[in-house]
Amino acid sequence: MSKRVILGLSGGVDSSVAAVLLKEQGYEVIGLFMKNWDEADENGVCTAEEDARDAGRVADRLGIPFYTVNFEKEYWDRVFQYFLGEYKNGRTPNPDVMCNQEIKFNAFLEYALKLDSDYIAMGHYAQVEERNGKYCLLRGADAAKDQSYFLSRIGQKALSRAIFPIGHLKKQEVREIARRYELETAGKKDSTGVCFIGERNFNRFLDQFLRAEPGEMKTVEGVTVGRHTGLIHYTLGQRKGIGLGGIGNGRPWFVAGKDLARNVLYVAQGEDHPALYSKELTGTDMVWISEEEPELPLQCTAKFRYRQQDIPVIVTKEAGKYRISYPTVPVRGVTPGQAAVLYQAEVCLGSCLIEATVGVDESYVFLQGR
RNA sequence: UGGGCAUUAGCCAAGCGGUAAGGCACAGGACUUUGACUCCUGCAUUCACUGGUUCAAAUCCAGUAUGCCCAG
Repeated sequence: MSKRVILGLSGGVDSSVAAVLLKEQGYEVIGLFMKNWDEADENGVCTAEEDARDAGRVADRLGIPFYTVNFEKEYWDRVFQYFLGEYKNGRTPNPDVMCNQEIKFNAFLEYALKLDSDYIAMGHYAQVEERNGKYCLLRGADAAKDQSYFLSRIGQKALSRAIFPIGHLKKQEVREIARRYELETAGKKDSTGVCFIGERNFNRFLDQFLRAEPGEMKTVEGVTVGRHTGLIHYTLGQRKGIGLGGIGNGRPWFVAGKDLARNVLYVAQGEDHPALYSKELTGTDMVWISEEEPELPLQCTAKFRYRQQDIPVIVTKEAGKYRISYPTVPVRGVTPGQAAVLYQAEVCLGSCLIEATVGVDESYVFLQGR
């Protein structure tokens, strides 16, 4: 009796090829399309419908059963509310990290288990490996597409059931397989934007849910240089949308901080401005994928944003809060709300959520008054 | 109402008689399952205005307008 796998079929190439590979490996594969957001984009296009159709076609071609499941309520309650709450607090959340933690590797997993599934599978570029009785999450083999960052907050229960069929492949190889099997998704462009919500004009999207309060824009030196359209529209390290040109030394401006209480946006000029760099951060809500805290202090590497290059860090813990320091490699634009994901070589150890940072130049501490 | 200086794209700015640098901003695209960053491309048939000199003017001359400075 072959093992049953419920695969998240999104209608993209990656999960399509995952289906192919699972079948080749002899699993009983069931395709499940998740519908978690019910709304057309600003052009009136509902990408979800098209994706569902593509997913269904792939399932047909491969001769696997195909169903749709609706997690709109779960997504709204557990991901979207968090997402809005973070913005309200002046932070920049990462909804897709939460989506994996709460939906794909929780709600979806529970659903699959109820259907007597042995495993769940996803088309992520990441790998699972059992080592000494623990399930480890490894980076995807294609460094350019590695998605372990987004999976850094799932635990042993989910990992013990998870299969990432394409995790050992390069994107190019995935596309080749899709072409060989003549899947309609073979040439489909990679999807971007918030998972399930899609590509949007971000500020307009946020404005539908949150009130943007315009206010003063000041340099970190304290000079008022303009107005901002609402603190929720900016993230630390951001360059586009500040609108300052021709003043100062002529170099570009970047968002350096937010003062929520005074509704002030702080900006700094020049990509090397010290106010933009931090050397340490504190984090909360740590999730260790092994579900066992390693011995601290821990030397490892970390990413503070998706696709950021790994940097060497030291992790310590004081009074329940984690401190991640990187004195040798100052990082620009480390932003509260984002996940600080820890790695030891290819193994993803887990992540915490960035709470605050310590700047390279301590005289800019006021930037923490967000 | 004497003198001096300035006026180049949204902003800053090069140019000093040979047919409009550059930067910032902005727009579009690439990259990207957050949001950024980054990268690529585009962006003054025209130099405050009107005349004149010249084969040729943003560049020289005259006048006008506006702004700044020094004297009154």
